[in-house]
Amino acid sequence: MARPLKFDPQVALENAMNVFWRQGYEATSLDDLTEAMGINRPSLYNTFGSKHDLYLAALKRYRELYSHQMIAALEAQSGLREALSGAFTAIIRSETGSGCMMVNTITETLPHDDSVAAFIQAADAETETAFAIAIARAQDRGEIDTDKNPDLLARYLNMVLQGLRVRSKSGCCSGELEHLLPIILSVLD
Amino acid sequence: MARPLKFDPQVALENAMNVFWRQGYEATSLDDLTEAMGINRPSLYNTFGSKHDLYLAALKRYRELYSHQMIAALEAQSGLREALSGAFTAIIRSETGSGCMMVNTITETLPHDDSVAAFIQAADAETETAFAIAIARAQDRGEIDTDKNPDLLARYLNMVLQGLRVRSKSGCCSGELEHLLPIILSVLD
DNA sequence: GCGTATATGTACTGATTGGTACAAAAGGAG
DNA sequence: CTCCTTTTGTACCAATCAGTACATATACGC
Repeated sequence: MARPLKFDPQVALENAMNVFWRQGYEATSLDDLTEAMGINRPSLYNTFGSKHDLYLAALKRYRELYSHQMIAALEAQSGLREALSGAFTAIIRSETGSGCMMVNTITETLPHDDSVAAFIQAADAETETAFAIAIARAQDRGEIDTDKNPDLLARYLNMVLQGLRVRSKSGCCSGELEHLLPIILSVLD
Repeated sequence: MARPLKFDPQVALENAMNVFWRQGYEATSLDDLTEAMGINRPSLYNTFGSKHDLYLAALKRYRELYSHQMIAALEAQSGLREALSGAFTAIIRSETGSGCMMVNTITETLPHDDSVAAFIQAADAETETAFAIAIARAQDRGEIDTDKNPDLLARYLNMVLQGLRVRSKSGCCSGELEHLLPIILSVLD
């Protein structure tokens, strides 16, 4: 019963996500959002609640679309080094110029927004756990020395990932960053 | 001739810097700035030009105060590993919670502000050159294998530094990051 | 002490911000 | 066809934004 939505909320959300990704939270106005989403203001508030709620939803969608790709890549049954090298290369190439929305959020919004901070920290923990599990399994397969601490290496890889993301936004061309991969991964030897 | 300034521009600039550092560019209003600087609006515009000019000046002051510390630490005549370890530890501890203003700027302002982008890229190049020189000298002293490429290692260290800065803002306590230093620096072996 | 050049304080500008009231439109259920 | 629920479009709200006009206060050169 009642009138149905004229637009696809998923599509609208992803359009909003792209604007937030490019411009950040504060620099994005409701006019920017409604124009990109192709809907008007009351529809936005009806479906998404508020600018803040919409941002949080966009951030979650971003993680679904992009971060989970890398976690999936880590679940390959062999060749951790190759999996890491491939996943990192993909991230470097895809984020050159635009950067990473999660990193943008950490610097802009996390310090004064508890719900955003909680989401980011949960996501970081999830990524780090995925790294640690992949490393432990690589140790079982004999790819990596068993005297290395998987949790510590996982924290290292996650930190490096953030560093690559920042550098990919601040001018380093993707080739320059890809040349770093052998050095980055040499800590696994 | 004429009436002198009632305030110290250097002090006022550093107060503005701290607000921008904490809140970012867009989230900082002129009321925030004038209150923190202890001056009123026309004085701000008289001395600093505009909000944008003030931000750029604050960013340059930030680099003078903080980034140059690390470059100076690299000029020690011996013990590159110790110098790096000390400098990285100091950065981790001092930035836990607040983060790094340069990294904040990269994610928020750099993509749509040419003057900011130019400054950041020049600063990054300067830092990387300082790393490369320090590494080359350590090679001369026999501390590091001469078959390693100083420019590549310098780029790696700069990237790691950005990663540490992001992680220090997104929840990792300083102890957890300090434990990464042996791994990070093992690429020099 | 007087004139002059600059800084300060108050009070304002038009534009834009996030958010909403209200009436018209739309479509499914009976 | 009619009712009823929900969406849509327009037009608005108070609050805040960056920036400034103008009159007053202040100190130096003479």
